[in-house]
Amino acid sequence: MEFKQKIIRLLKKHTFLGEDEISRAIEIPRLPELGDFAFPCFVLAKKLKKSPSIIAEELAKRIKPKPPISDVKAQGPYLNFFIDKNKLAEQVIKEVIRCGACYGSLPLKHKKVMVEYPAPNTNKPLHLGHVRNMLLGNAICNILAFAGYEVIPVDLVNDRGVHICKSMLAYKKWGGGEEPDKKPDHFVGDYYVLYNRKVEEHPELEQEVQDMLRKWEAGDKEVIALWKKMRGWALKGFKQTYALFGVHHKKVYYESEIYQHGKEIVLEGLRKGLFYKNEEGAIMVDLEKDGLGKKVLLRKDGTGIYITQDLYLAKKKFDDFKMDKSVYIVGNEQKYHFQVLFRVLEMLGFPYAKQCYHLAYGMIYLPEGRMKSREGKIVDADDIVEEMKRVAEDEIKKRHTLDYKELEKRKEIIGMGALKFFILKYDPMKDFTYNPEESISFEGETGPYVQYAHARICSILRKEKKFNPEKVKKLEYKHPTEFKLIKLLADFSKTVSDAAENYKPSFVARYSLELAQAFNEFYHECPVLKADNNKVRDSRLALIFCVKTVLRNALDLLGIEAPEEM
RNA sequence: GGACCAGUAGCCUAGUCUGGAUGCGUUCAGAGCCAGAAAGGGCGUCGGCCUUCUAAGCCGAAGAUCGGGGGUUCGAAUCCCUCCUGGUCCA
Repeated sequence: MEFKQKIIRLLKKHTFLGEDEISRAIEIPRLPELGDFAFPCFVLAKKLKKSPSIIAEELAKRIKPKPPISDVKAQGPYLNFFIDKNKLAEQVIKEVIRCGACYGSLPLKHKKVMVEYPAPNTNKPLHLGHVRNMLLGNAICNILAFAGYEVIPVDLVNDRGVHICKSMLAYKKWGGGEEPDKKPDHFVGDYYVLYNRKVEEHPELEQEVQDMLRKWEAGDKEVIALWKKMRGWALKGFKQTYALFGVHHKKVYYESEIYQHGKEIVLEGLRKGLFYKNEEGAIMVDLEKDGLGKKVLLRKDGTGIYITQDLYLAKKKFDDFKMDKSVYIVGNEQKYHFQVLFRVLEMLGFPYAKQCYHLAYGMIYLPEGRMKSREGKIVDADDIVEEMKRVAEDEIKKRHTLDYKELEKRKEIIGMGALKFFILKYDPMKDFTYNPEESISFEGETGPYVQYAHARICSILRKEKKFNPEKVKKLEYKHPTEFKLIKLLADFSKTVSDAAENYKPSFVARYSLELAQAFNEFYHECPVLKADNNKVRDSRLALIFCVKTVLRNALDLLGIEAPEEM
């Protein structure tokens, strides 16, 4: 980055453009032979009314290269800068070695960000959609922390409402007081599916559910006891699944504790004249001019709806943690809801309204269509982990004979790596179809591909015990694949910052692929241990040591382990 | 009825916010004129590479009207308009 700054300063002297404008225009040429940085002269062409190639020529004549810039050339409409590659290499390599696990991290921002995820319902186990949510949440927390933010992960448990009563009713009717004979959240989920099957033939069950909900809200002892029992089972199951995925929260909010709140906020808004009562007496907000229509905020009977409690929760969160930003990781089908929520918070004059962000992610479909919890047509979060591990085990057995302990360890690392990477490599916004047969792959753009590059480097470094990264002195690189790697290493913090700003872990996943790809090219073309001479050998050892460090840092951000052997 | 998101090879995906990659003729050079330049990966397919640091790898080949049409521009996958298809949400 220092190099770019130098080029910007040079250009500033010779053009009438500001630093920002220059910085935005500067590109990295498609082909490395063209130069290391390029300034396209089209911007100037319009203003000077001259052909960009002529401007480039003129600038090339006027700008005298100074170290570390070794040459400035006009090539077509581009002014291309060449930098002393070995100087760049040395700077980058030393920086990576010095920073280690922190390489790529950004300075502290002294700002707090809350991230809410994955917000499960206590009537059914977590499924593939939650898996995407958890993985995105984990990765975003890691990336934000690496980008210098203080991160507060929280959860919102949806533990009340009609849907919860459905599994409760089914258990009451047909459960026979049994204790779970399987993972407890799965046990609860089975009754949810059972209810939905039974209600097809017995529509009167719907009325019973409503009655049960009313009793629950009235504090009926029997219903509350049942609720506590089943909620406890669900939460116990979630805890296990969270552990499997490495999800930790600083605080958990429960809907059962907040669902009656928010009324005061709405009434306050009504007093201020922000909202109005419709003919039936419900409190409404008119968001027509925002293109969001009219929304009910409080029912005519004075009871709240989702948005009512969400207004309260938003406020409570800020009161609890005084954070600067609040990110909600929720599927994109709720986009409208959050637009309304944030707009209403803004109308109410809450200063943090503008700092709320809904990270909407796309749905995952099955080959046969949408997942349906009600019918039990889902891919269960725990099952998919087992499936991935099983396939990983097969792949490992194809290549190695390992003892039990080592096999268990590797199938966990590789299977989870494949699953996490598979989901995180997609842009969060995109919907995609999960096809069990086709999706579980260990070749090509996958987690194991990146892990494999890491393991290969470890394998080389294991064979060279004398190498000490602290003692790296003179470095020398000649091969294009070496410079390609160095450039990528230099770009890592830019990737981190882009990923943090846009909430896109996929940027980090893509980056790790590029780095692994570049390493594999290098690996096939440049011998390390059998390099021509000691200087080249040491330089390459230092280089792959750095690649290893950065691969690992990138995988860490995605919550994927970097194995030393595969 | 309204809103949002997506559409890139047989399949999947990056790039889209912030539009650009080395042309031809003439000329000593410049001006002028004519033009508008190469869309990355992966899977799958075909062909090569393990007496050489782990072949979960590498190299090569074939494969793309960037959903259709129009517009803006010297230049559009990218910006604007419109239509089509799929998805989601609101009423």
